[in-house]
Amino acid sequence: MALTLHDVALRAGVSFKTVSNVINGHPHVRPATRAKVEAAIAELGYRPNLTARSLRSGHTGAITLAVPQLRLPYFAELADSIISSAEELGMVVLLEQTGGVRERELEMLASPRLRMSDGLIFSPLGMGEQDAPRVNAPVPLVLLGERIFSAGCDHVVMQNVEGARAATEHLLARGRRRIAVIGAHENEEIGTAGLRLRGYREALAAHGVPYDAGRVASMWMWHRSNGAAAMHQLLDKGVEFDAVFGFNDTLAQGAMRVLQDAGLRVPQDVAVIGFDDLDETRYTLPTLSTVDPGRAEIAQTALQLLMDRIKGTTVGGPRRVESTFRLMERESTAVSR
Amino acid sequence: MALTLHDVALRAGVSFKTVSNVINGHPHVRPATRAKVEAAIAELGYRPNLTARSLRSGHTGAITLAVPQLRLPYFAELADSIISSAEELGMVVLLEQTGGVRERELEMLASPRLRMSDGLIFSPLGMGEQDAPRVNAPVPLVLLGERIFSAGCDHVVMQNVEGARAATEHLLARGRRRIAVIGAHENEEIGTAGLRLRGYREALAAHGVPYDAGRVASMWMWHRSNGAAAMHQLLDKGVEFDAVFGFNDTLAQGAMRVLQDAGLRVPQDVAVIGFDDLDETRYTLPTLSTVDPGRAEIAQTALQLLMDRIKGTTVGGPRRVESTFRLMERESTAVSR
DNA sequence: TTGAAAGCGCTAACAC
DNA sequence: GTGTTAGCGCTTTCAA
Repeated sequence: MALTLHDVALRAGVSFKTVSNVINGHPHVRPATRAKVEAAIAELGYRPNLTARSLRSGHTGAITLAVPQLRLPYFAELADSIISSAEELGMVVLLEQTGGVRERELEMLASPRLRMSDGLIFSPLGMGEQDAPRVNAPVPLVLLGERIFSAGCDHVVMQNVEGARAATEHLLARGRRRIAVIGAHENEEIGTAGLRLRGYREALAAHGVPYDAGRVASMWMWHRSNGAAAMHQLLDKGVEFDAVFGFNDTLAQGAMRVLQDAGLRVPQDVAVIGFDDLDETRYTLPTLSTVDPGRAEIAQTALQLLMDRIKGTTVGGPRRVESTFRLMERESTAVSR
Repeated sequence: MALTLHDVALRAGVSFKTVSNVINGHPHVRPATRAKVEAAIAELGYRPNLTARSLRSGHTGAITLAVPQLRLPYFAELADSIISSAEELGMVVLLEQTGGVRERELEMLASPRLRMSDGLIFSPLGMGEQDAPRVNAPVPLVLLGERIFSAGCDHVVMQNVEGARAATEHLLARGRRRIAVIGAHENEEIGTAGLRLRGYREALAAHGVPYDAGRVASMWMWHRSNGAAAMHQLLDKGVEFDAVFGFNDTLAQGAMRVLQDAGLRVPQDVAVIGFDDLDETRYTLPTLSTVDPGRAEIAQTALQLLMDRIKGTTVGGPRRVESTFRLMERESTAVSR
């Protein structure tokens, strides 16, 4: 059985409350007493029972992070950032994977497990605006992305429309007029895919280029394999294009490889751009142009918002913070035509 | 304030213990009573307080997973697998990043936070054999990899020596004799790097090819940038080679890109092989030959061993399980010379 | 089949 | 400064 405060108190010859005071850095403890207690703690190798502390104090020192899947590199890099930032604040992170499946997301929001943490950072993918009433976690919540606008909680969003517009304009500026899109979600308006499509269309419209739905490949998941599959579809259908905008970098990478297999040169024949600025975009052949959505900023901001809510620092109504994006020009769009 | 068993009991007109019985699926509850209680739970939206349950029952329903960094794709894919497997067992995962730094690893092992979970799956990188006495977590522990052989706990290891030997032999079979290595750890014998180097040397020896330390580039971290840096070093030093063995896929990817920048063709001039079988190896240009270390198997096995310990199923002394590897031949080694 | 009582290890009030 | 007391919400034991 693990040691308790009582064991330490016995050893140090004080009451167990004094031990508690020492551990919690209570100011009014005589140095000699403190030393005695600390010695006893060290000798015994005592470690406080955080579960008991949580029950009593009402907070756990943990937060939950819920993402679709860690094997999507974007979420791995995001989780890395959030865990690092949390660690600096002395918080530990419970990681849940929802698979991007709506039912699992809803289940997670309602789960008693959430109360093993003090708050939740949640990146939904399957849920949508219609689920706003059910966004009702038993702990403070920060939402990542715009899938559920009207939930009454803090949001951290990236500039999806603006970033996608910039990416598209970058291609237009390279003389590309027939820009295929990979990763759309049909009938989606305010999810990541919907917003990026809107940015794409806005850019086209601004430059007087007609929108052609035939160049838009839908793909619910955004793995490399989905990018490859979408590109195969476009090629098989004989769709003509001189550029590809992958709604994320892994889609773009999958697509790029299929293009190359088909004998098309990137960027000479087809320019390719992605979204996310993953580390690997710096090492593909050619390196992949992309949009840096400000991932580190998103991680830090989300955590900050959440900690404010947890601490109850008065912050008023739901807040919405937007990260800044940056276009990363690399080899995959380096040639004009 | 959140609802408690008492609130539900009041509502249902029974004692709070009966509510507890219902929640825990206790067999001897009259159906009518059960229905009454369940109705009350639903109406009130009651959720049990897991912290209190943990304190009383002595287990948390969580495990800790400690890895160097999630932005190393190997660990992201590993964590993905472990979290998915854990979820199937009804366990949730606390994710810690150690950065691969020895002090942080030791600190984590001694941390009271570990007791917020029932057990630990730990992938050390900074610690070594000399730290075996300090591998003494307050919860059951399963070690991933061979850095600390003599710790008295369960191990799950991959076949590093055998896999590296197979990779090297694959290159030798392609007529390559001057095989550079990237990612060695100097003076390491039983870490991942040390074992893979041993496999490499064994393969050379078996084929009568002399070992040349000048072809071995050391690199502590295994990011893509490290692979690129190592390759630059080799090229700058004028080292001659007709193949490169990256000790993981990200190193290989970084190296491959630098080779291509230097005007060397992969695989015609230089064959490249990695280790880990990351998803991205299927999409690089050329696709990257690699060794599949059996990641899914490792994840499941580690979890199984840990759950055995947690449940106290009598299992005897420390167990050691080895996953099976598989050579994945792709384009980056497709040409003989 | 249900209820009462005890206590998991800790922190927060308050007394000494 | 230090000790005593009372619970946090739950499960476990044992009695009814």
